[in-house]
Amino acid sequence: MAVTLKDVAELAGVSRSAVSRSFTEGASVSARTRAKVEKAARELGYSPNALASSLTTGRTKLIGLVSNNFHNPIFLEIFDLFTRGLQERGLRPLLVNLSDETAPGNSVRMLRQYSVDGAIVASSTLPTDFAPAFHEAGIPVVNAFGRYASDPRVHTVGIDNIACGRLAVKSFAARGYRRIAFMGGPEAATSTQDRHAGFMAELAAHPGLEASISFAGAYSFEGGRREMQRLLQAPPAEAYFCGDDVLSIGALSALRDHGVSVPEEVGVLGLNDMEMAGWAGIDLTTIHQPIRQIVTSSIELMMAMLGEPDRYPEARVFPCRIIERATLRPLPEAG
Amino acid sequence: MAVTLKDVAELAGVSRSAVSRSFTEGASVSARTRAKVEKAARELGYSPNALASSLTTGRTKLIGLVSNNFHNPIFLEIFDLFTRGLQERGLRPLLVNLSDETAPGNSVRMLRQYSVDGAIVASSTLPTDFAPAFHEAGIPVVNAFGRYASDPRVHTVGIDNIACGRLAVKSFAARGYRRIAFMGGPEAATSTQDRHAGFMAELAAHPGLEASISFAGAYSFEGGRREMQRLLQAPPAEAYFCGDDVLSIGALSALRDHGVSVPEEVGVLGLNDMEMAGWAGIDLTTIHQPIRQIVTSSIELMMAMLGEPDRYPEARVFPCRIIERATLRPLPEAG
DNA sequence: AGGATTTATGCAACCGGTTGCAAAAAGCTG
DNA sequence: CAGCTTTTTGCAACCGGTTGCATAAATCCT
Repeated sequence: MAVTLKDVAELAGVSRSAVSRSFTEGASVSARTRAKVEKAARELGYSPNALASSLTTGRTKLIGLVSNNFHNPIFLEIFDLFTRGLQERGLRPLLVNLSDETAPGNSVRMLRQYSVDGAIVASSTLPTDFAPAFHEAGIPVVNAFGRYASDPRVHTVGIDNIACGRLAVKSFAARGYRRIAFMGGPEAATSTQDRHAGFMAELAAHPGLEASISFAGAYSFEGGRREMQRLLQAPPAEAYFCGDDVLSIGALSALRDHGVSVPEEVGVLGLNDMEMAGWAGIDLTTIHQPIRQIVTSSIELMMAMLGEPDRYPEARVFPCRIIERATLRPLPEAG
Repeated sequence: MAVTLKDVAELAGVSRSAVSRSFTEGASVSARTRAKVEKAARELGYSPNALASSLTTGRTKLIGLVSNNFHNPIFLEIFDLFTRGLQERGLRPLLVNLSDETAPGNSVRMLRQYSVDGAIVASSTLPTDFAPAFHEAGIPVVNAFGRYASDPRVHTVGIDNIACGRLAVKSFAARGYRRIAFMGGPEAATSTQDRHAGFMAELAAHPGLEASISFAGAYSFEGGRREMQRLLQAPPAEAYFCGDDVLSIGALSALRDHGVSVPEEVGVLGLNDMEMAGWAGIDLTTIHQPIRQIVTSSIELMMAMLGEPDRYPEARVFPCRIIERATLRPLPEAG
């Protein structure tokens, strides 16, 4: 059925090696034979089998793209950026959904069986057995959107969640909020833990502030809404730093239902700056996570590791800034 | 670096064939040798190279998952379902982002080079050269969320967009709306064309109705919002059937800004029933597209084609129903 | 126990490519 | 044109598996 190297070689009247060489960049072939080969290949509609060649070259150009986050719309933007970025560089994303995988080890085994050149794990928390398993298999890993120094064996690209927590407190203070609150995602998420830690650390530097802490059950609209509804049974804080934009949007919905005016009575600060945060009617003030840069950097890092597998692990962390919109009081005029 | 069949064979003291057979279901191996092999494999941490075996078996278990829709959040739900469904059946999704691919033919060539067993194109419109290219390459294709009979060579699983157009008109009529409107997505999208056709066809059966037609620039929040803003420069219709939920949400946002009450003054009907449509504060009345069933069915169809490549093409179409929420007047009480 | 059958095993060829090596062809120099 | 260097080319082995076939071992039967 499929047309192979041999067919092309026969039609072109050359050896199989000649055909192979005609298709490899920088190989030693005369212009004449290459022309003959190309003509024959075109006639037969030949294109080389990447898998077969991977057998000898040891490169598949397959990259495992692993994630457990198929519910937060920002991940669609992330997948978009990843797939395009990888494609542009001639790499192919093999998508792995970790959501309900009982043992993450299975995913690693699968990626090994398919001889991926590397794996990008797009998740704030790296499953515990990943790092050793990939390391043992000799597969380079980049943990995109991961936690700095979560494991000394993996490269990490992401934001500084601790700094984000601090930034939230600073912004609240600068805008004159006194009774502030942290409303995290699930307590088990390391991103939430770090933001919490940063929040508390900065709080210590602002004696005038008073803070309360809570955690939503999930990084989701419903999670944020429920949690805020619960909080509204008592007098609420003046400003909430929510774990994530969708969480914030859920919280906003509960506030509106409750007749609380935003940002006059209660302020809300999100994190991510997903597309939806900027929609008219939502206008969420939020901490921008530079996903485009994180993705690009993750891919570049992966490319570097392909050339240099034993590269010393590094963490790349990107600063975040606040995007001013309508859910936080404006800063008082300077001067 | 990697441990191979040969290493296991040597350690177990058997031939390479024996090892290979131990790893293939239903092959002829004695319990004793299999035990020896398994022990050796475990000791060495061996797992067979799927790519090498594909060379002889002709099966890679790789499925191209092709889409150009990385902006509509419903596609994240769709990718979630696809990746899980494929994984459960031992298939691996090779993700292809068609968004900015200049020539879709490149994607086909790439999928051929990686010897995918099949391709699932998740898109309402199948790029024109896909069908012939895949067909020539002998790669089975399922066009999920596609148009019925778009090409006699490909299998299609989706909804009946014409019926959806009709359903919209019927619902409007039943709720007593008279001046109704169709607000499609981009005019080039076949899904929009079909819904439009259905809308017009049903309209003919309701002489009392008056309709206006327009098209948004994109299937997006901004697209819907802009288009509705434009429409609001003149007195609007009483009810709009929007091409899609995000479009509807954009339209709703424009209506609210304009002080128009929904559903009292103007009704809005979406299509898809994405998760967000049910969020408190949005409560979009919409036509539910059974994405779970479409995905499952697409995968089942793909599995069937893997066993029977020359299977006669079929189209599977799923009925849609309206999900009653808060953006359309309720139905008048029956009798 | 001996022969007929069934089951297990290894050999060797093959899947579709790549690549080191040696021989052949081409290019250069004087 | 001989002699030397450089470029092309084909052979054959290899990548990591699978599989048809022939033989060896085990099992069955009377």
